[in-house]
Amino acid sequence: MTRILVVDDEPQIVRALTITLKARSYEVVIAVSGRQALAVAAQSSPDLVLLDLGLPDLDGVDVIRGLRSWTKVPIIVLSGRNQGTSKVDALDAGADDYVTKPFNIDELLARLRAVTRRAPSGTEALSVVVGEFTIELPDRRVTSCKPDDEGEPAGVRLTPTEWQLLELLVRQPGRLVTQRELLKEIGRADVGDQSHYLRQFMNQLRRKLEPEPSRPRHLMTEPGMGYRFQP
Amino acid sequence: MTRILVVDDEPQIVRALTITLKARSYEVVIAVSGRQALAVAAQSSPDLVLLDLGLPDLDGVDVIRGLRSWTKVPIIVLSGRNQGTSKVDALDAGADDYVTKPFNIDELLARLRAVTRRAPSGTEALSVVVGEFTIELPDRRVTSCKPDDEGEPAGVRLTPTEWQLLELLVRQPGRLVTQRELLKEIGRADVGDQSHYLRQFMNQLRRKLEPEPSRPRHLMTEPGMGYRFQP
DNA sequence: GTCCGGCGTCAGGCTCGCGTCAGGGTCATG
DNA sequence: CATGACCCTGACGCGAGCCTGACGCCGGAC
Repeated sequence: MTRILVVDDEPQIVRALTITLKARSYEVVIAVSGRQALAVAAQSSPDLVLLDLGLPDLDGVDVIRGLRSWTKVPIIVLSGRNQGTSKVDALDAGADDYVTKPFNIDELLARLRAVTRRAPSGTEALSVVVGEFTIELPDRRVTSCKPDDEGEPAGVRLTPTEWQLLELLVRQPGRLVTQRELLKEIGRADVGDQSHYLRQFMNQLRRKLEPEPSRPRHLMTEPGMGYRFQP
Repeated sequence: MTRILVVDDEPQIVRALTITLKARSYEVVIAVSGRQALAVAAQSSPDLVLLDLGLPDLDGVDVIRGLRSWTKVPIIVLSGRNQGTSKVDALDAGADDYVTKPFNIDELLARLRAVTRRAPSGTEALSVVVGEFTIELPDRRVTSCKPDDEGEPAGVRLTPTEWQLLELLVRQPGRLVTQRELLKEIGRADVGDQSHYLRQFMNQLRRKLEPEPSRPRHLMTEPGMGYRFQP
C-alpha cells in the first residue's frame, strides 16, 4: 500500500486530504510543521510527500532541500501562493509537481498517480559520505573508499540494529535525535532507562565508521539528550 | 544535449517555444500533428515531449497512448482546455505533467527540468556474469562458460522458485533485498516467519552457482535482514 | 575536595538466526 | 502404477549478534 506523508498546518485541509486519500486506500501519515515533516519522513519512509508551502517554522523550499539531501521520494507541492518565483524555486529545489490551491481533487489524485507511476521502486535514496566511507541508503550497505590489504574494495558489515540506528540518524543530518526516538526505532522505548543499550551500539558504530572512535567527528553525542549525525 | 519534441499546430506557439528552448541550449524537433508526432518521436528519440492537446488529426490522449506503447519518454501536456476531465485523462494515459495555457514560460522551463531530472535514461543490463556462469535474464537461462565432460556447453537447470529469487536479486546488483521482499516474490509473505524457507532455496542456488557454496562470493547473506547479489 | 550522574569501554552469557541434512508430500509424466 | 522433480517442513549444530553487568572517566553541584 502506498504511504503518503501529508504536510500542512491547516487542520481542515489535512482532514479533507486524509479522508480522500484513505478512501482511495492510501496510507496517510501527517506532519503539521517543517521540522516534523523531516522527522516523520525519516521514520516512516513515505512513498510520496504532499507538501504545503505555507508552514509556520521552515520555508517550504528548505523542507524540500532537507528531504532531497537523502531521499528521492516524489514531492508534490500544494500552495496558495501562485505568484512570484515560488513555483520555479520549489521545482528547482527538487519538487516533482506543483499544484495551486484551490485544486481539483481529481486532478490532484491524477498527478499523484503520475508521479508515483514513474517511481515504482518505492523510496529511492541517495548516499552519504562519512569520512572514508560511503553510506548507500538504497543498497543498505557501507563501502570504504580505500581497498583493504588484499586489494578488494571491502565494505563494512553492519548488524540490523546498528543499521537501524545509523539510518535514522543519517536521514536527519544535523538534527538532534533523542534517545527516546532512537530506542523507539529499535523497539525498546517501553521500559525504564535503556540508555546503556544505546551507548553500546553507538560505540560499535563509531568503531566501525569513525577514524578515531574515541573522538567522533560524525556521530556526535549530546549529553542528556541524544545523538546527532554531523555530515 | 537534451532533445525536445515540440508538438503543436499553431505556428506562433511553435516558433515562440523553439526560440525560448534553443536559447536555453536545448535541441528542438517539431511536429504539427499527432501522426507526425508519433513518426518523429520514433526516428529522433527525443528526451522529452511537449505535447499540445488540440491537434487537428488525433486526440491528444491517443497520441500519449501511442507514445507510451513503446517509450517512457517524459511527456508534458500543454492545453488551452482546462475544463472537464482532460487533465485526468491525459495524466492517467501516461503524461507526466499538464500545463494550462497561457503559461508562464519560467514555470514551464522549471517543470521541464523537474521531469527530465527524474528521467531514468539508464539501460538495464540483460546478462550478468557470476563466477563461471552467465545469467541471461531475457532468456531465463544460466549457461556455463566451460563445456562439460561431453563437450557440450551445458547450462544450469533452475527450478521456477529458484529463478524467481535469483532474478529479483540479480536485477538489483549490490542492493540488499529484504527477506520480506524475497518472500513476497514467491508468494509467502503472508504468515509468520518463513525465513527457513528462504534459506532452503538460497542454499540450493549457492550449490548450483557458487564455486564454494559454503563460502559464497556472490549470493551474500546479511544476517537478520536479507540477501544481496554481489557482481 | 567530595559526591554524583552520564558517558565510554570491556567482558561474558545466552538467545536467535543461519546453514545443512534428511524426509515426506504433491503433481506431472512416462 | 511407478518415477522422478520440485516444494515444504523438521531437526540439529554452531557462530554471530543481542543484552547485561561492571568499571573508569569526566564535568558539574555543593
